[in-house]
Amino acid sequence: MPPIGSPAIPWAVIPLFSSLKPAERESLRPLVRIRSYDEGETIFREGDDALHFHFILGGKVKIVKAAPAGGDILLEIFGPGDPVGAIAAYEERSFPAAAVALEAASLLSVPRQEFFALLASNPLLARGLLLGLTRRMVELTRKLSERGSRVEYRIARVFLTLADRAGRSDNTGVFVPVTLSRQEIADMVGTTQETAIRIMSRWGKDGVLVTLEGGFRIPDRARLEQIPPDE
Amino acid sequence: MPPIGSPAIPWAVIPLFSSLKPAERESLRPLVRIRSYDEGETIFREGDDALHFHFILGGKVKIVKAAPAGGDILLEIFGPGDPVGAIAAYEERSFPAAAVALEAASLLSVPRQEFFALLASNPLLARGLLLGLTRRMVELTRKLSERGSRVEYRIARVFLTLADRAGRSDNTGVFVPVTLSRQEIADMVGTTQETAIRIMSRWGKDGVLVTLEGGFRIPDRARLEQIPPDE
DNA sequence: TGAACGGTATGATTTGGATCAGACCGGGTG
DNA sequence: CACCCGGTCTGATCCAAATCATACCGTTCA
Repeated sequence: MPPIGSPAIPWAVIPLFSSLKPAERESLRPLVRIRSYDEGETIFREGDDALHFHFILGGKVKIVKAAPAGGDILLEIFGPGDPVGAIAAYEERSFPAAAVALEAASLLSVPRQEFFALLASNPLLARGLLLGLTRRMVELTRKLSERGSRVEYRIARVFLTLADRAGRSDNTGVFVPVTLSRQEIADMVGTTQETAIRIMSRWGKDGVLVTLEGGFRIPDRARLEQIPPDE
Repeated sequence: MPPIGSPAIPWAVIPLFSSLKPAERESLRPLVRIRSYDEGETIFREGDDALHFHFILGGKVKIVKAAPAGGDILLEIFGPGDPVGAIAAYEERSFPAAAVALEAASLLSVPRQEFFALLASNPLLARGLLLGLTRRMVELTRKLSERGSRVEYRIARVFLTLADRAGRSDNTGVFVPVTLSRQEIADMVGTTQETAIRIMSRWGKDGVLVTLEGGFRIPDRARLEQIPPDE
C-alpha cells in the first residue's frame, strides 16, 4: 500500500502524460489529488476559478453551460483519460462551463501552477494539449454549422458521433454504453425535452435507435445517416 | 529594396512572432510568401489540404463553413496579426472551413513543416498559440450556448463583440469599421437574409444601430445590451 | 440606353418546434 | 400503505422565423 497522501497514480490511462519522464512523474505524485464523484455530483461550476487541471481516471463527465435563454447546453461528454477544464485553467480565467459526473467517476487533479510549469518544460505535453484542443475545435465548428438543421438530424448526428467514440459493434448493430436522459439529449442539441422524447420514441417504434438499460442500440447505422438535415 | 524572394516582413504586426529570436526570423525569411487578395477572393476552401499557416498582415478575412442544411455559417472575422487556418495546419488535416477576404487583404504564409519545426523548438510560440486557441474556444462555446435565443438577441451579441474588438468610440457612440452585407450578418447568427434585413432596418429606424459607408454606428450600447434573449 | 445583377426592402403564408397541459409509471421513503 | 417525485409520454395550441413572392434601387457592362 502506498503511504497516505501519495496515491498510486494510474499514469497509463492518461495519454497526455505518456510523455512524462519518471522524474517528472515522481515530482508530480505528492501534488496531485484523486477524488471520486457520485452520479450527478458537480466537479466545478461555471464561473468558478480554475485552480486545477482535472483528468478522468474512470467514469464519465458532462460539460454543461447555462444558456442565456434559460436551460442548459450540454457541450461535451468526456471519458477516462480525457482532460477536463483545460481551456480555463490554461489562462488564469474562470470556467466557462460546469462539469458534472454523468455516472460515478474518479478524477485526478493537478494544481494549475504545477501543470503549467510542467507544460513550459515539456514540449511534447504542449503538443498533446494543442492536438486535443484543435480536435475539439473542429468538433465545435461542426456543431455550430449544424444550426438551422432539423432537430431530428442533430440528434442523429449526436448518436453517430457517440457511436464512433464509444460504440461497441456486435451482430445486432452498435451499442452505445452511455446513459442519457431525454432531457440530456435535448440539451446536447439545444431543444426541449418534449421534442427529444417525441423523436426518440418514434425511433424506438421504428427500430432506428432503441433505448435500453445502460445505453442505446443502433440496429442500422445507415438509417440514422440517411436522416436529412432539412425539408 | 530587398532582393526578390526575400520580402521585407513586418514582424511587428504578428504578436505570435514577437517571441522569435533574430536568427529564427532570418531562417524563416526565405521560406515565407506574401500575397494580396481582392475583396471576395478565396484564400482556401473547406476541405483543402492545410499546407500553410497564414497570418493577416492587413485587411480582414472571414471564415465560413457550409451548413448541412444549405447556406453558409460565418464562424469568424479575423484582422491584422491574427493567424488563419491554424487549427487545421497543426494536424495534417484538411481545412474544416473556408477563408475568404472580407475586404482587400494581405497575408503571410508559412509552410506547415517549417512552422511546425519552429513550434517544437520555441515554447513561447506554443504558449501563444495555445492561448489564442483557448480564447477562441471560450468564444465558440459561448456562441453554442446561444442556441435557442431569439435572432434579434444573437445579432445584438454579434455587434457588441464587434464593437469590443474593432469599435472606435466618439461622441456619437461607437463606430464599427467593418462592412458586412445583410446576408453575411445572417450567416453569422444562422438565420436568413430576410430576417436579418427586417431586424437591421427596424434598428435603423429606431436609432439602435445604423448602417453607413464602411461600417456601422451604435449610438447607444446599452440599447443593444438590453435586448432580451427570449419572451 | 437598357438589360442584367447584387443588395436591400416589405408583405403574405406556412411551419417546425416551443409551450402548455395532462397522464402514466416505477422507485423511494415517511 | 399512501405519497411524492423524476422521468417518460402524448395531445392541443401558439408563435418566431422560414419561405415564397414581388418590388426597388444603384452599378456595371454590352
